[in-house]
Amino acid sequence: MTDPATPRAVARARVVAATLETLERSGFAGTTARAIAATGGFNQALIYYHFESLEDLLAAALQDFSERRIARYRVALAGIAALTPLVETMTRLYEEDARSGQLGAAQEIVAGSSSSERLGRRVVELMEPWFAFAEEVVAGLLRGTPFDGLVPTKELAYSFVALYFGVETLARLDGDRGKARALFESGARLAGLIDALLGAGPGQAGPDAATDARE
Amino acid sequence: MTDPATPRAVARARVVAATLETLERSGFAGTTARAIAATGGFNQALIYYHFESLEDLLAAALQDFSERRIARYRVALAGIAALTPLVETMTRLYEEDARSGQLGAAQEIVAGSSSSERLGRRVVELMEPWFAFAEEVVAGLLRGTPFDGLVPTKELAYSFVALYFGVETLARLDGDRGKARALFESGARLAGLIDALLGAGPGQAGPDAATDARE
Amino acid sequence: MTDPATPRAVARARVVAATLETLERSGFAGTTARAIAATGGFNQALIYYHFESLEDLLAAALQDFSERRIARYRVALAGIAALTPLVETMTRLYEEDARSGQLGAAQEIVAGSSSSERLGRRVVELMEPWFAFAEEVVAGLLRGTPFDGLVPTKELAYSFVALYFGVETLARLDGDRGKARALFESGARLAGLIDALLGAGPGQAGPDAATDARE
Amino acid sequence: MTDPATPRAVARARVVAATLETLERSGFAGTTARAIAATGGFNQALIYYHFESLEDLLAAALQDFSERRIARYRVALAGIAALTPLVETMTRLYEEDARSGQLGAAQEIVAGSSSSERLGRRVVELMEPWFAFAEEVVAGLLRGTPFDGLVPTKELAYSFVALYFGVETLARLDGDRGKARALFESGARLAGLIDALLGAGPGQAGPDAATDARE
DNA sequence: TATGAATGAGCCTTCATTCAT
DNA sequence: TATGAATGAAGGCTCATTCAT
Repeated sequence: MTDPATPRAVARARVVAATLETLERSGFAGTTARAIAATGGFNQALIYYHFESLEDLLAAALQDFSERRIARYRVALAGIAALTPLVETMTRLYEEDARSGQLGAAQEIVAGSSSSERLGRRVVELMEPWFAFAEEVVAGLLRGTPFDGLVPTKELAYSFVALYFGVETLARLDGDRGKARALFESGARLAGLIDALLGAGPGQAGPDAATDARE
Repeated sequence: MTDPATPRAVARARVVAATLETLERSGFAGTTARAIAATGGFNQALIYYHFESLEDLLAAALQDFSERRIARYRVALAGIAALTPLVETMTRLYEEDARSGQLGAAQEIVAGSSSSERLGRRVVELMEPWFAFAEEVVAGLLRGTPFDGLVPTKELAYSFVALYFGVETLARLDGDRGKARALFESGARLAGLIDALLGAGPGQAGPDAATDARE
Repeated sequence: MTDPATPRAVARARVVAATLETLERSGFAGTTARAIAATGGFNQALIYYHFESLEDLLAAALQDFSERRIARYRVALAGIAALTPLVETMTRLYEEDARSGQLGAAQEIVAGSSSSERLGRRVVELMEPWFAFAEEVVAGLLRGTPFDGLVPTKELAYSFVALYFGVETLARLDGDRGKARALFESGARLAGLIDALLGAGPGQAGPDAATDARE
Repeated sequence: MTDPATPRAVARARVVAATLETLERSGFAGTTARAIAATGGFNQALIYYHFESLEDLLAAALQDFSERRIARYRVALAGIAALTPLVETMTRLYEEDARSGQLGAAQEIVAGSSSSERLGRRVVELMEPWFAFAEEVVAGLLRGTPFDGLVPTKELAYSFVALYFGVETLARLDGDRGKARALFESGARLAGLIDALLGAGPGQAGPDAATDARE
């Protein structure tokens, strides 16, 4: 959020990147100061030059991921008004996240954060924006349909986030995204069905022309 | 699995129980040999007398939980043919699990299992029966409805398990089951709606007279 | 204080001995867990098996030294009623302490204890008995002399302890006990003078037949 | 020693002052490069710009204190020929030193100097002038009294320095100068007694009009 | 069946110090 | 003159595990 060009910010970013990579490769428990330093090719002590503690760094890494991705999600899903393009776009976003390995990293932090009360609280805070965002999306989708008012927006949003997290956890566990992908495909079919049922010509198919630069 | 009355089995069970309790209270990272021994009031070395390693014990604990609970779920959900009673019963089962703290323990193992490939694989195996069971339930529910064949049973089942896991993780994280409960309530309302839509008089309300003893 | 024959006590004593030796050889700052373990030929972790923390061990070591030596001092000085034998005996005791190196160890702990508030407080407590003992000795010496009541017992006792400590510190610093010994010799001369002045035939020369076993 | 007005000297002095302050506040072990820099509001690296090493800086700090104070002591005690005014003046000097916190700082260096042979040697050198000065004072006091020649000047001087150091250590340890002050008071009473005994009208009360600026 | 004692490996963190600017 | 960035070494402590009893 501060000027990302300052040498300090660059160095911090290097540490954060090494952290995310290590999380993805070695899991929460394997993300030790030594491991991060080895991944990033710098000295352990550098971590403590830029961050107060490992916990602090993990929180910063999650925040970094979260802010970057939520911005991307927001742009990609902007203006989508029907299920079909929503699922399509979500599929693409998921693939991006999965391939980059950073969703896995984030999942590890969330799953491991129960190891420390402080980190746990921080993670809860960092997930808040995702719930809010999911709620916006769900609300936008329901607006104008017969379901509006019938379906509990908040809970639906909560479910989607929980599901997204759960799916990623299971996918990482058996080291195979096949089931997750099958889920998205089924979602797409179901979306088609429902969109057809609603007779709703899908709102403009959604932009997403602008792909996020590097990453 | 072996005769549970043998002194050896009793002792093992004591260790497993201490493990689950420690997991719930202190999380995966806090479940060290020392901590388990302290919880159970026995010596650390006892763990290694009964189990090959900590990992082994954790797997055994998950298996213990899993077998006990899946049996209970199977009985409780037997013969349920409509959404409404299904959600009702699931709500009750979830409350049981949540209150006993053992769902939390199981969640910790699953979430933490990425720390070791071996444990991870074991956990994947132990989750298999849950996927299968969820599939049975979903299939039973769809049978005879217009959706039969339309809805992808396997993926739906997978989703439910993932969701269940995700919800528990988030609930543990912010130390509050409020949102999880709201979810079940919304589920109940939605179930009513769908059941009504299907004109299906709810299949027999489901038994569940036989409650499992203690726990 | 507990039965010193129990294996636990024996092991603890081994750690304490290694600590005193390390203190004497390497000073407070050099008395790290690793260094103690190296001195004693055991594993670092053993320290933490027997003591809560390094600080704890240091306090225990000082206590060990203190209790042992104060008992010895008490026996050796019992019944001494004149300055000359007092100084003589103190000279012998000092030599014992100095040669064993344990006075140096104790001095290091006291001098270093300001590094931690907790340890500092503990050290203050452990020095209390020495002040009390010194007071007894001084009071015993003054009893019946014209100085009784004139000389402030407490302050004199405090001075002697402070002086003893100060002398040891300086002696260790320049790695030479010459000046300390000269001091004791001068003290002996002075004592002779004063005893003569007081016309007091020296109280029985003081026992000290009973030497404490090993050490 | 060099012209104290040169910018370089000013900067050095700043570092030295921060060091003394840190020593007093945080003790020897707490006087790290980081801590000194924080106290002084400058960068850690600055220390190494002005001094070869931390040890060097500590030695310089002790030397700074020592030179400043010994000059002050010399002036204040000049011409004092009786015990009473000596003790009075010493009391005042002690209070100055204690209040400024710098005696505490010096004590910390001396006590901690055993951590390094090099520093230890340097400290021994820096204490030499104090022994010499104490000897002068003692000699001056004995001159012309019946004790002259009887009392071992050197050892008495050594004792006083050791006592001064020991008292300060103990005072810092229990965070209370009460006992130290009581000691000075008792010293004053004793001095009165002895001076009376010697029938010596106290040599001119001693000057000490010129107080050293702030400090 | 169970335990007290012990250990090798590793963790997080801090320290004194350097170096390019 | 001064500093921000970085590092090798080391420190206290904990962990999973073993072994003799």
